[in-house]
Amino acid sequence: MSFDHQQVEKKWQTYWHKEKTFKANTDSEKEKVYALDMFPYPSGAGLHVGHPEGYTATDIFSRMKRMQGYEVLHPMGWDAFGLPAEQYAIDTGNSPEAFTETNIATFKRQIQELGFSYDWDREISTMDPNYYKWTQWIFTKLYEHGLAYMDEVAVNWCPALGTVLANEEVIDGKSERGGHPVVRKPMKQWMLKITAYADRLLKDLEELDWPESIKDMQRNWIGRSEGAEVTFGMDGHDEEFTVFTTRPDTLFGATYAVFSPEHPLVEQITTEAQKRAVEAYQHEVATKSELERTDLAKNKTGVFTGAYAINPVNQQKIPIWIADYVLMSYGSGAIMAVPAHDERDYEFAVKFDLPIVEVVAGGDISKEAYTGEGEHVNSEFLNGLGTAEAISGMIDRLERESKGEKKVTYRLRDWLFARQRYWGEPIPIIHWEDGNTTTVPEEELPLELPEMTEIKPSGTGESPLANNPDWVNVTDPETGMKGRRETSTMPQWAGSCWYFLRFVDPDNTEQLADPELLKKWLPVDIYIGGAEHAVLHLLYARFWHKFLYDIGVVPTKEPFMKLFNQGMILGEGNEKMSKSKGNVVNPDDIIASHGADTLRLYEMFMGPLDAAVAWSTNGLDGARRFLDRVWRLIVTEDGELSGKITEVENASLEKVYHETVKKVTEDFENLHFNTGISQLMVFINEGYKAEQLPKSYVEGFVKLLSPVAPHLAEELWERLGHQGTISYEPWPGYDETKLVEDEVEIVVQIMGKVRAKLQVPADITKDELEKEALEHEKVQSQLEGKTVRKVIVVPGKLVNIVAN
RNA sequence: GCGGGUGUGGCGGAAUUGGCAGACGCGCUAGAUUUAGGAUCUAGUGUCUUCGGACGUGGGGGUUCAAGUCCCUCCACCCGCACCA
Repeated sequence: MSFDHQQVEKKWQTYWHKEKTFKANTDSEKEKVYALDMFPYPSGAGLHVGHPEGYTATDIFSRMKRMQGYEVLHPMGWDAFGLPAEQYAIDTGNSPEAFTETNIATFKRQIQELGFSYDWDREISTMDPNYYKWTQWIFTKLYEHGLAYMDEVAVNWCPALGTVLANEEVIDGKSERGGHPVVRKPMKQWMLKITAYADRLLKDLEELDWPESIKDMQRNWIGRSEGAEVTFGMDGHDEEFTVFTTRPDTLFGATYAVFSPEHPLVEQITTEAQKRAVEAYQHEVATKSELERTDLAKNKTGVFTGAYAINPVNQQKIPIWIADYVLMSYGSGAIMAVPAHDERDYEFAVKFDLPIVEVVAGGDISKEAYTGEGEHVNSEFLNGLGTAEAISGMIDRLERESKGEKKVTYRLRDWLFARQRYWGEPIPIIHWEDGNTTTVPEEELPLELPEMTEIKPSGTGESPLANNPDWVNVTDPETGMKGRRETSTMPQWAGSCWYFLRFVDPDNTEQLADPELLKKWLPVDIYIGGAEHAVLHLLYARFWHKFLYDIGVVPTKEPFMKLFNQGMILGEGNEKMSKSKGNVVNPDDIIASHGADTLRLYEMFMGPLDAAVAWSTNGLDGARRFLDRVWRLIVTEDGELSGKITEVENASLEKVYHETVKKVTEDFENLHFNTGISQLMVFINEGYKAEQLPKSYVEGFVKLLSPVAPHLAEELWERLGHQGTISYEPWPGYDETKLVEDEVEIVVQIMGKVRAKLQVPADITKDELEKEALEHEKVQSQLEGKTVRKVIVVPGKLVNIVAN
């Protein structure tokens, strides 16, 4: 009787579902483990073979932890709001909600068919009003604490589509749909002040067990840089402006200043003669897309404003230019240009024939900018100093004269939180006719998304919600004042910023989650998902979490203690899977042909979890072959237990069994599933060679296999004479003393090359070992005519003889 | 350009503190079994070889009794950021 995966998998999935085998017990006295997957966006395409990779990893971890006696929280939910559903609604006139519901049903069926041990009683969906009530609640708290504000910022505006687009909808400066041009347009938008948390987001990375590469990406994204703010006066104006510089020591070399074209002072200071040129340049820059702006990176452009700034340290008049290489969004939107010691300024100065003054010796400024360290020259009181002393010397001077101060700037910008979209959480804000803005009172939350028969862009740049007067217009019942609801909705990131908190207490109607329960389950012990979320999702979620920590809602500073990014599964030709290439593998097909256990095993065996590995049908067959081999070793053709299985203890498999328990336990703990599985294979290979199989080893093996191939393991466990599930059977232990053998093999090297091997007692002394090695026949013949200079003995491993 | 990473058989990949390179799987070869098999079991499988051995972890150099592992240098590929003052 062979392993019938269709029947066995169905049987145990039904059992788990009926028995609620994986329900997490909140009142448990056991130590907790919280194993979390990045929940999916339920797209219309259904599950991809990439999804089960990370899910299997956390599932193996969760199943092992249950057997090791932990209380495990392992939930799953849906990141349900998203652009494709809205686009679908616009195209077909159907409801995005119904569309998403259907997709969720498909995802859920597919995920359940893979046999993951989720506690389905905790399933959540970000589009459920009972869920987004709390997303909105968090927003109102952010607003109350001054962390949500409105500001005029540049957005991707597509005139042809009459709507604002998210960055991911803009490809090469054109709209993803239709290929229409997209321009940057200033619009009033909701922003979240993530920059207020920049320092903490940076600093607290230290204590996280995350891949160093991800931490680095976050560090770069936050982009902290230390320097100084310097105040410049202006010739003929009372106005002052500030610049940020990391090199205040080079202030004597500042020969001009550059404003961003969007800088608010530009209009005021531009002289009559330069006015037309400046306005033309500003217009040109405004209509450029991000892509065009970066495309022109090689060729600097700019225009002189006609105005002059006063260098605060030597009272020199320097011209003020505008150029798009200075960004309004970083620092103060204005720079002091030191062409001798900054590559960008150098390039600009050469192009526009501006003076270049050396203030740090060591380079050749007639050829290129010198950004290295060196002795200061042409810098009055800084002359002769090195870079570090000159920086602090200049800052001291500026601070004494109130012309500047030490300053830290971040690359991180505030988070553009509004989308002019229908399919998202409504931002719970009312704009009143008297100009006031209030949040929707907490007792009126959730502010539900109205059902709309037709979802189409408003044409004004507002979301489709602006087309719904019943929803948009409100009147204060007490004062009769009229108001208008905010029509923007939240970005998809919002719901995923805190979903892991809701899993802890998914049905709570009074609060986001019970603080006692949060205290029990937080932080997340292991969080696995794709590296594409390395920065945004993880940074946003950390930001919200820290805010919630500050207002006393959550008990931990950080949400995710350990993070791991699974790699990508590529097509057989080593290319990304895509519909157009026709190399997409559908998990449904694999489950039907090979079974869920095979898919799980194969995906874990392909290679290290974080590597990008190509799909291989042969490899998949191999995974199935291994499970068949396991089955046949234990179950006979007639469906009986193999006669090789004996109650009697037997020393022949003892060592390999204990090795297997040790290696599998350690490897699974460290997410090294490929090597753990290879050890399971080694055990089975030995099992085939053995004449007798002690039943206790077989049972231990089935337990070790069960996190990877749970259906097969449950079935074998039952056939071994047990009742109920294997899921909470104690994880096997191993005995270190069984791992050491009485005799060990020693390698004898001559000049580092292996010439002979010896079998010796494990407790042999160094001297004896050396003696035996030198007496060995092969060694003797090799040493003929040579003098032994030195013998290195590594007990238990090798002897190396140096001779010439 | 900056930051991070990777490079090992025909292929995916293993290799504590430097200590037998190539575990395990795929593929391939042979034998057994079978009416037959693209099934199963067993064995073999880095390259070259005069069968002694020699060579071999992207290239070159170094440290060491000993290097895939440490150091220097070069090359290739991947990921992220990209005028961040």
